[in-house]
Amino acid sequence: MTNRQEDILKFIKKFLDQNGFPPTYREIGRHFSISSTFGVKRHLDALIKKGYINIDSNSNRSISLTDKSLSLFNEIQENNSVEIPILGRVAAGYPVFAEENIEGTLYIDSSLINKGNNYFGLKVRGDSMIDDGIFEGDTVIVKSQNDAINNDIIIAMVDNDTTVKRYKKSGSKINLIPANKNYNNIEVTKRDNFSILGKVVGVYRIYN
Amino acid sequence: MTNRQEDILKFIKKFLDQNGFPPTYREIGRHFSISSTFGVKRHLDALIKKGYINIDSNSNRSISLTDKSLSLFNEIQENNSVEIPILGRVAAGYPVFAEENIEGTLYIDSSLINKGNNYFGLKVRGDSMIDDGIFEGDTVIVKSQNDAINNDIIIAMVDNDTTVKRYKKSGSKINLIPANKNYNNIEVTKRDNFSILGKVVGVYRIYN
DNA sequence: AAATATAGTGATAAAATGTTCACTATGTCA
DNA sequence: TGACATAGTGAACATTTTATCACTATATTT
Repeated sequence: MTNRQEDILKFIKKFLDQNGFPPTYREIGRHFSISSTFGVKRHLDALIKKGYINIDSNSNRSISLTDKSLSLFNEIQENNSVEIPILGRVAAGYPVFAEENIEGTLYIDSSLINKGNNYFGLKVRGDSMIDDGIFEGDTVIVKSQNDAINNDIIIAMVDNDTTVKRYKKSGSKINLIPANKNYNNIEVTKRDNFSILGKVVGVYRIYN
Repeated sequence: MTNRQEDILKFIKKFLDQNGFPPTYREIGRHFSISSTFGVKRHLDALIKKGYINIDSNSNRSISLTDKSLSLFNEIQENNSVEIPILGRVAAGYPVFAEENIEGTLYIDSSLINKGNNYFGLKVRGDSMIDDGIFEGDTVIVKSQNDAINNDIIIAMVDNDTTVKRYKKSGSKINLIPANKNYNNIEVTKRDNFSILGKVVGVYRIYN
């Protein structure tokens, strides 16, 4: 994305926040002193091509921001807190942030997040991580990512169910290690129904 | 607001959620089988008059929802996060919220707090509560209060130092009970240098 | 030096959208 | 019953908006 394109994307975001509907080509052009709608159009075409916006063709005033573009802005609020979705049951093969998965929202301190990444909250089921101080009912704050390094606490999707474990890879063997002596390691080397949803970056517990 | 008007308002809301931009008169009409845009227009005029929507005149596709209308859908999110101070070393005999004690601030979800009470965060030192999942370095979120009931996790001030423990009173004996077998109960019955600063209502942990 | 991507003008065409008209119909309220 | 608000049709029209053209200009890359 070029600087110009980024500026235009930011303007669209701001316009949307302020008005509740997207700007027209002319409104964009006016703001940037681009007299021809064609000049604007080409920027928008570039933004579409790069996946930052969608435009409903044979319609007008129909620019919408994609997830990619929203994560770019990450919705940081002036007050240093950030809204993240709390996910419920996540099904395999489904986009994690699909609306059906979202059970609520949580405001967390923005010190917890790095701009440009997606975060979500997940309620912990089971007691397999109690020795690491992650209890049933706690909400873990997860940075969305598909890989991990040794010793990360991750959210893994195994057999169409999510689980919190510590990640350990040696050679081609991947182990998911619980923090509770009553549980066994899960070895996932030969399974293909395994994926990483994210890395736990925080824990949030509310008493009664 | 008539039923018809309410239906139309709901449709606009849904359309906005799904598309990121508002519908045109014709799109509304199509959905409700109103063939004339004038029929639609009069509903919208009524909704404007009653304060549920705004329409930017000499523009198009510019319906936006007002606060009144958003609150109807229960989507008002004024500020669902609250700023609380993080306290450092708290000295006995000093007001807890004295500026000297404040080390920083933390934004937490407002679901955690009851209006009308004071809350603060406190960084945990030591591992006396690990069996309850409160680890060194965690930040406990504390509701400021001077009393407690059995089994509450409290912040107690003993001998001019703060400590996190579980509260247990039987008869006139007050015990501060750690959640770690390597530590002993603290009995405070006959001490006068003991006070309760608050009750732990939440825990917040950030990994590295 | 030539090719390519980005950025823009000015004009015109085409499509989408909003505005207004006269007219009909139905239920509610006083 | 008469007044009034709500709800709708169908058409004509004006405005807003997007689409596309040929053409210019400036960097960057090959």
